[in-house]
Amino acid sequence: MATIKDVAKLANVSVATVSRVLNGSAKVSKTAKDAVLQAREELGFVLNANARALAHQNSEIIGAVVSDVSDPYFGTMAKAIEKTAHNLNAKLLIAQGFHDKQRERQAIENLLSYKCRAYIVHALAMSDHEITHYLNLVPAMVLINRKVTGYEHRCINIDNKYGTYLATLELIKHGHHNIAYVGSSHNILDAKERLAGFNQALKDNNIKLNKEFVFKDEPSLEGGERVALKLLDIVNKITAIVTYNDTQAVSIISVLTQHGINIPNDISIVGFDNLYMSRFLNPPLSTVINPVESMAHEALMLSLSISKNEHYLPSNFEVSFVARNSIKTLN
Amino acid sequence: MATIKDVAKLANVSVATVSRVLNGSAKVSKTAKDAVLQAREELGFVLNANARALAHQNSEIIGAVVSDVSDPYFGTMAKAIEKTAHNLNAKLLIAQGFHDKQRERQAIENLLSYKCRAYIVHALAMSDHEITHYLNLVPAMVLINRKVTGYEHRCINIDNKYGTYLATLELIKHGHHNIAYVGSSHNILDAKERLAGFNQALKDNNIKLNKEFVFKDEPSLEGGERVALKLLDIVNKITAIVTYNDTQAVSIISVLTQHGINIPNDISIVGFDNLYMSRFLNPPLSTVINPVESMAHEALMLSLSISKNEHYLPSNFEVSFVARNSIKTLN
DNA sequence: CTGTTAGCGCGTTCAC
DNA sequence: GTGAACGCGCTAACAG
Repeated sequence: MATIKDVAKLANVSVATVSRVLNGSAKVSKTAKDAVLQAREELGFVLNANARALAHQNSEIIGAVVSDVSDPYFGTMAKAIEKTAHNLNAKLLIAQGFHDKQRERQAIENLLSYKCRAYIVHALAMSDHEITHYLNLVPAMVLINRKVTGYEHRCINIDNKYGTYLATLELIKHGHHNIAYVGSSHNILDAKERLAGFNQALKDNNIKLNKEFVFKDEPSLEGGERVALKLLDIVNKITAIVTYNDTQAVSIISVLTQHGINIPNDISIVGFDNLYMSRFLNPPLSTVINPVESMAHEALMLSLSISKNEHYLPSNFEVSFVARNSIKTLN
Repeated sequence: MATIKDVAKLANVSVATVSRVLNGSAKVSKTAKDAVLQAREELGFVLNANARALAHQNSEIIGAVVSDVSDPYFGTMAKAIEKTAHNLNAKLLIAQGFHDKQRERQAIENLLSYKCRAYIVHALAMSDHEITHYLNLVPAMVLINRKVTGYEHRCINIDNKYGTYLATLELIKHGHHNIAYVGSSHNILDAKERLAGFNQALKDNNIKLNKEFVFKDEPSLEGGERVALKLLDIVNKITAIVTYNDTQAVSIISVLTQHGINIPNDISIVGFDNLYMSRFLNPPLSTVINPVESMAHEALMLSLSISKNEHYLPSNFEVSFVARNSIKTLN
């Protein structure tokens, strides 16, 4: 690989001049400029970002840890982060935590080694204790979908409880009383909050919670599949299902349908997240809109502002409900 | 941020010793080692990857350009690349091309500035001329889903034609003769090959191609949605649809179903890619299995081997057909 | 086993 | 307007 020296030599100028024209950091004579540009072209030269970061003492990398990029939710998040990063001329370094303590730690350490300009971290498996350690170490680190006491201003969250509350309420409004809840088996805040929203909605409407109707499994297609198989046993006792997320809903719909149960005629269902494809499901899924993109954007802006010692106040993330076609009105 | 000097000072050793223990690159006395580890802990120190790369003259970054990480196909690809990278102790730097000439170029240049260890590039909008330029410049660059004459050994592809051939054949075997084809509007090799596979299957079975039955639009949910609306006009003349990819199939199924058309009873449909969720669609989608994961893996291995001047022969990527429930047998 | 030192590629003074 | 030289944080000889 060619270096700045090679360019300088070929252009018959000093490295300083090359640096100046390539960065536009100072006036350079047209002759010199043209020579440099010509040489650069000839060598296919690109400035070494590592060396630049070292000399310049600032990185253009945005580090993000997500659970799994192939998960539509995180894919969308990653895309949103990259979008904002791109506008800031920054690049996206991705690490995956796979909801595993070790992997999450490793992911964070990897990013740290790149001395990123900002850190957006979605890590739910780690202990509060450990994450606090990193939070203290790295001012530019912002958490997404997690709340750590004492660091609330560096945590970006939505109102999960309210989201599921809305979804459950919608079902109740449509006349449903025997509602099953499919939660996440991950022992994380989101899971508790969403379940709480479900319970609250029942309570506010004087519906007794039937513990037999509450399930939990991975918030994945497979998780939904497993739960659906269990759901089959109580399918005659319920008229609706509230799920932890759209992904679970997808496979639950699939399995139930395969077993001759019609959605929404036999069983209504609501999701959470409003994934990109949810409106194209069969039936189109009624769900809670999770503003991932704006969360990702705000998380990055927050992180950046912290580095600059600014006080950035992330906007509020409103969750809302979108009615589509997976709920039947009971008389 | 603490540097290696700070650690050295705190541990009362030289920077060389710190480097040695942190890299395990040479024997160090237990006393020194413990002191270093202790100091590192205290400072929360992490080696600067940029500086390491500079000194070491080799990066641990794998650069990948994909169209859009939020697209399930590319999400899966990214995950697969990261998996292999992780096993090699490397990190994944992602750039998105969004199927745009400019963005693709920019994506590649960005990655180049990081002097990555390997480059996996999915860029279909760029001209052959331009991509060749980069191919010449960067030996470690490998193309995915693209074939450039003279660089075949650096291109990782599947047999697209055969894939769609298989899918179409399956339909024909089930008695379908009036089959629509929904292609990609991108002017790329994949699109041509898949269409060719469709045509070939018809030809081999003495079915005349009805040009009225051939459509093209973006290989996205929206693209499928638009085409589906047009499909409505000829829905009485056809019994089956071959799509460019599963994503299109998803929205086509959705729109047709919303219009009272039953899949597969009224219209059969086959996809391409076998996305993670395709088996959970309603109905479960019969489709062509696209071995993205192994392609991604092999692409990375190939790139790495080229850098080492080795001759790596990527394994063959077999496409195959998976029958699920979106095809009806005609009598 | 350990410390000193010379680069790695680049940005940036500071003289000229 | 330009070049020489130092330093960014780290690794890898080279001495000791």
